[in-house]
Amino acid sequence: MKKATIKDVAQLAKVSISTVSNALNGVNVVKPQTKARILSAAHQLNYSPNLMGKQLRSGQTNMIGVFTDSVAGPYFYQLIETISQAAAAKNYGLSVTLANNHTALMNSLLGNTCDGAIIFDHRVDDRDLEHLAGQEIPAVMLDRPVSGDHLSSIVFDSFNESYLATQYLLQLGHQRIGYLAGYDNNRDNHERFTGFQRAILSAGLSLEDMVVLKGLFEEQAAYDAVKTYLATETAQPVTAFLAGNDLSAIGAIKAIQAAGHQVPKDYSVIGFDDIEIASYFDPTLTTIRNPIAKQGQLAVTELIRLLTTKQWGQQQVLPGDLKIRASTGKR
Amino acid sequence: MKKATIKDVAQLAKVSISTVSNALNGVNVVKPQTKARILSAAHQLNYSPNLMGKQLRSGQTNMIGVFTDSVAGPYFYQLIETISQAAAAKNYGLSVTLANNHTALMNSLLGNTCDGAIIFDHRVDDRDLEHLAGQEIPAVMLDRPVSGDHLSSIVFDSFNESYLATQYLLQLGHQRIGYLAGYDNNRDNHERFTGFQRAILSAGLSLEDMVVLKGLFEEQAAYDAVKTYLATETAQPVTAFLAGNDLSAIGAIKAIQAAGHQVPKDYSVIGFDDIEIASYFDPTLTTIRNPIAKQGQLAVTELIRLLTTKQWGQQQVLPGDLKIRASTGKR
DNA sequence: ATCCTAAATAAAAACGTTTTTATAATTATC
DNA sequence: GATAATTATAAAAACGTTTTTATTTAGGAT
Repeated sequence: MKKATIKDVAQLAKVSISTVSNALNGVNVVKPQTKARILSAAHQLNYSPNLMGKQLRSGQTNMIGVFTDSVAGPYFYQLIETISQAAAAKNYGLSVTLANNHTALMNSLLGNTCDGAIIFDHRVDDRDLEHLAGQEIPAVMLDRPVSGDHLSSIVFDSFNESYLATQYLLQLGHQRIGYLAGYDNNRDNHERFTGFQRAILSAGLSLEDMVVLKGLFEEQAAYDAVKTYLATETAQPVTAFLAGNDLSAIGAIKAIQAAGHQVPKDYSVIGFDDIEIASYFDPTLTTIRNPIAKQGQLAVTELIRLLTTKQWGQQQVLPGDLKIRASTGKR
Repeated sequence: MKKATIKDVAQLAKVSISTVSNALNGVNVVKPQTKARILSAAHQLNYSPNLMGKQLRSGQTNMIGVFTDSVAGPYFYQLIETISQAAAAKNYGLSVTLANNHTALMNSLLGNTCDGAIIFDHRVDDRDLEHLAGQEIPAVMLDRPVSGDHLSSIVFDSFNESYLATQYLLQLGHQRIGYLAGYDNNRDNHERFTGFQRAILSAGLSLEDMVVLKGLFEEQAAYDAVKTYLATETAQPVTAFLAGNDLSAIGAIKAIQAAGHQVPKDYSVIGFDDIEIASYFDPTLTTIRNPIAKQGQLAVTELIRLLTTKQWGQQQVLPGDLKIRASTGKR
C-alpha cells in the first residue's frame, strides 16, 4: 500500500481536499459529523501529511535547524540536549544537520528546511552569513561573535576565563607557567592565549619566562609536547600548565606522571571546558566550566526573538567559572 | 532582498525555468553559452534551490534520517559520527531529528522528510513500525531486533556479552556476584540479566546465592544501592558486581571505596558499554565494549540496501568484547 | 528554396499541501 | 414563501521545483 495523500482521504470521506485540510488542522468550520467521517477515513488509511507539501505551501517549517560539522564530544550533546528542550518548550521541532562539505552545508542552510538556524560550524564564513541574512534566514552563531540583520551570537568569554585561570595559578605562587596552545586559527585558542598573556603582564611578570607548547586540543599531542619539554632540562622549569582544553590537560598530566612527577605536588594543571571526564579523572581536573546549558537555551530564545520580531540581532557573551579540583595546588 | 527562486533566475537570464533547471542540474542539453548566462544569473541572485520544492517534485530527499529521543551520552555521538561518515561516503545527507513527543516523532518519520530512517527510540512500537512499512519507508532499528518488509535491525548481543562477563568473574574465583539491574522495560537490561543467570546456572551455582540490586543505569542509583547493601552485614557477602552499564559500575565503585574497601582487591566490578570515562576512571574499568562504529556503518549500508533493492529486511546481531582493565581481579 | 532531422528551448503538468475564492446548503428574517 | 444571511463545502490557485511534452531554432541534405 502506497502512502495515502490528502486526496485519498478526501475520496474515501466523499469530501473535497480543502475540507479535509480544514478538519485535520482544526479550522473550526467543518460540521462535526463530516469531521468525524474525515478523521475516520484518515485513520483508516494511516494518513499522515507530507511535510514537504505542507511546508512548501505554508512557507514555514516549525523547525529549528542546528548546523554543525561534528557532534563528537560531550560539549555537543550537552548543548544539543538543552537546545532540544528549549525548542520543544516553544513548540519547535529540532533537526540537526551534519553536512559533510561546504556546498552541502550551504544548500541545506539556504534550502528553507528550517525557519531559523543555530550554527556551530567553522566552515561558515562571513560571506556565507551575508547570504543567509540576505535571504532573511535568521541565525544564531555559537562559535564566534557576529552581529547584523537577522543574525545574533552567543559565545563564551574565553578571554576573561583564561585571564582568571592564569590569575589563579599566579595566586597559588606559580611564577613560570606553560601554555598548551590549541589550533592556530581557532577563536577560542586565540582568546585564551591573549587572556593568559594579559594576566601575566598585569602581574608584572615577563612573557619571556613563560613557555608555549603545542597541545592542539588533543590528549596525544599534549602528551608528546609536555613529555618533550620535561625531557629537556631547564634551569628554571615551569611549575604549572594552562591547557587549551581539558583533553590536552589530561595529556599533560599523563606525561607529567609518566616522567615520574606528581600532580599537583610538582606541577599544577588546569584545563578548559569541564568535560565529563574532568571529574572522573585522577586527579580530578581543575578547569573552567562554560555554561553550556545556558548557551543552548539562550540560542533558542534569541532565535525565536529574531524569528518573531524580525529585529536586528545582538551579541551575547557568557562568563564561565573556575571549577577548582585536585589538579592544582600551591607551589 | 527576498530569497530568489528559479523564476527570478529564469527572468534574469531571459530563459524558461525548465532550461534553468536543466542547466543547474547538469542535464547536458543546454547550450554552453546559455548555461553560462544562467549560472551567472544564479550567482548574481545568490540563488539556491528550495529543497521543499525540489524534494516534493522529485520524490526523494537524498537524506538519511536518524530518529532518536535523546543524544545524551557518549554512545550516541559515537554512533552518529560513524553514521554521518558512512552516509556521506554514499552521498547521502544526514539529518538527526529529536522529537519531543510521540506524535511529533511519527509525523516527522512519516512526513517524507527522508528517504529512509535509522531509529533509536524506544517510543516507536510495533504498530508504528507497521505504519512505516505500510508506507514503504525503509527503516533500520537499533534498539531492538525486528524484521519485516522494508525493516531491518542491528543490535548488540547483550545476552552473550553478559554471559561471557559473568563467566570471566566466575573464572576469577568469584562465587557470589551482585547484579546491578537497569530499567525494567529495557531490552538490554533483560538480555543482560538472563545472560548473567544462564552463566551462573551453567557453572552449577545457584541463583539464590546471587544478589540483585537496582542500579537503574545511573551512577547515583547504583551508588545508593551498593552503599545500602554494603551496610547490611551478610554472612557471605558478594565479592563482585556485574553492573548493567558503565555508569552504574562507577557508582558501585565509588560506594565501595566510600565504605572503606578497595577495588579490585576486595570487590571486582565490571560494566557495559566502554564509555569514554571507563578508561579514565581510577581504577580503569573492566567493561564490555560494543562495536558502536560497526553498528553505525552497518545501519547505513543496510538502509541503503533496503532503499535500492527493496528487499525484505534482516536482523543482525553484533558481538561485543570484554575489555579487561583494572577494576577486576582474582578473588 | 524545401524538407527533414537534431538540438535547444519553452510550455505545461505534476508533486501534496494550504489558502483564497467561489458555490452550495442551511438557517434566519420578514 | 421569498430573500438575506450564515454556514458548510467545493473548486481553484499557489508554493518552487522537476519532468514530460510541445515548440522553436539551426543545420544538412536534397
